[in-house]
Amino acid sequence: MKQEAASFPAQGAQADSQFATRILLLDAAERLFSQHGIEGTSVREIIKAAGVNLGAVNYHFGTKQRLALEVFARRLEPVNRKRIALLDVLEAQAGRRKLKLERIIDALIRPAVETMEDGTPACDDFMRLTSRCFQEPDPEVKSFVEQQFAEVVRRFDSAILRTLPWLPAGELFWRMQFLFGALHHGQEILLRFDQVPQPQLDVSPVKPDREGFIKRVVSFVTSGLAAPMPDVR
Amino acid sequence: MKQEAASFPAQGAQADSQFATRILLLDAAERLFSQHGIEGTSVREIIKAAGVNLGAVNYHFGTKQRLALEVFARRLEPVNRKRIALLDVLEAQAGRRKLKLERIIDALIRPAVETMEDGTPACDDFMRLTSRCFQEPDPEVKSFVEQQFAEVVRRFDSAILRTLPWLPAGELFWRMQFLFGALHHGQEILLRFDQVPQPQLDVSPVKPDREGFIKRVVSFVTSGLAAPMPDVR
DNA sequence: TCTTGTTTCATACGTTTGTACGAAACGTAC
DNA sequence: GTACGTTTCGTACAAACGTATGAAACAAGA
Repeated sequence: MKQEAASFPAQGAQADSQFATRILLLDAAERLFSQHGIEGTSVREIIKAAGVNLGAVNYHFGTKQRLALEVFARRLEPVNRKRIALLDVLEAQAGRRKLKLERIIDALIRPAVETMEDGTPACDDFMRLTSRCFQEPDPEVKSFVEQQFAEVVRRFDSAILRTLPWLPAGELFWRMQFLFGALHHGQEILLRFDQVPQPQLDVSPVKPDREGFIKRVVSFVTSGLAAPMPDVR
Repeated sequence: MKQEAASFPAQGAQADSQFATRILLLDAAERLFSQHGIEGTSVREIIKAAGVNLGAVNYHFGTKQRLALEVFARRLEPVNRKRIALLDVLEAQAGRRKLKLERIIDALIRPAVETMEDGTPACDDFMRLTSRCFQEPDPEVKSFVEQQFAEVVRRFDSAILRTLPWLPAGELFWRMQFLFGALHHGQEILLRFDQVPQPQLDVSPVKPDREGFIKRVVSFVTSGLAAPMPDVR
């Protein structure tokens, strides 16, 4: 029988490997989805990579789509929670003083780039997944992702607006979109750095470590966010 | 029998509708690919949308993958040609004078956003396609796209470096990546603007027209590119 | 030990997939 | 008008697809 609430642990499961195959499936699906997209990955490839039986997907997730949804949820939620937590800390530290824009952006960028501390080793897969999450064609996945980001954007928007009081809120919307685009594409390139054809220049670009990458993104988008208003219309 | 050189017109075809089904297929595939990705679109959906026979794909393109490749090539090449052409004009006008960074970026952004003047009406599909082109999981498509962009990046890199002589070339590489990320994600959001959940703010964001969008992107990424060097290492 | 609930496994089903192939239809040149 | 190269069409096929199902394996409680 299928279990009704997939997110609740079962009592009858063995103690040490609770939900082992569930997690094996999520890990394998994450890797494959991040490389070939959802449609480009078959259930059979996933179960083969996970080393479990074909029926396991149907049993644990019902359908492939729900598996995909849980794959995204598992990564997005912690990242976005951490973003808000970092902003909370920042605002608490600042008290009444004005926050530096750069610090706010760092709190937004860092959780997406840094390896999460839950001990899972496949950190590249997370990053690729989060950087791909906006582009997923599946409408259900897309709306889930956008919903996930809604709260983060709301919190950071108001924090940023306080540091840029001259910027209309409607303008910040677009600048935030540019921010996420820059971040996610940058992550994608960072991960595929060795395969991406480098431009023939006098100096070849360096592959920064995580901290260097964060600094570069933060620097770029901080300047972009604080850009003077263009004379639109 | 299949024709050997697919890019050459056949003599026996009727005069007015030369390659009619070829173009119908490219148009339909473009729209569907841009919405659901390559893997997410079946050959049968394409031929149904194009109103042609199933065999047509095999006859005109051989395989689905080659069709996809031609779909991308048809749009990317003109956009990138136009980028370089605009830069040529700009540099010719400037003569010995120094170019303004903003103008260079405009030449890079504008062709991707503006409707091409070849009379085709499906301008949204182009834009969505060009904004998705970097994310396509198919490795053959991916390498094609990256190769396509290589020359553009090379030309614009050196033009930009002349306006920002203090910026190391290796740093510009990353800023260019952020630029493309911001542009493409911004385009994606612009196209889906009405479906994207807007943040609850005092002021709701406006949907700019093409020119307004270009100005906003250019403003953002120009500031980002010219950002002061962060103290990395 | 027997029961119960959970998880795994093997297998099967009905679709849909990409591609292939031969016959028909077409326009053009001789 | 007949022959020819090009394009269309209908259909076929094997493979892969997502999903369903029922029996086996398992752990734990009574």
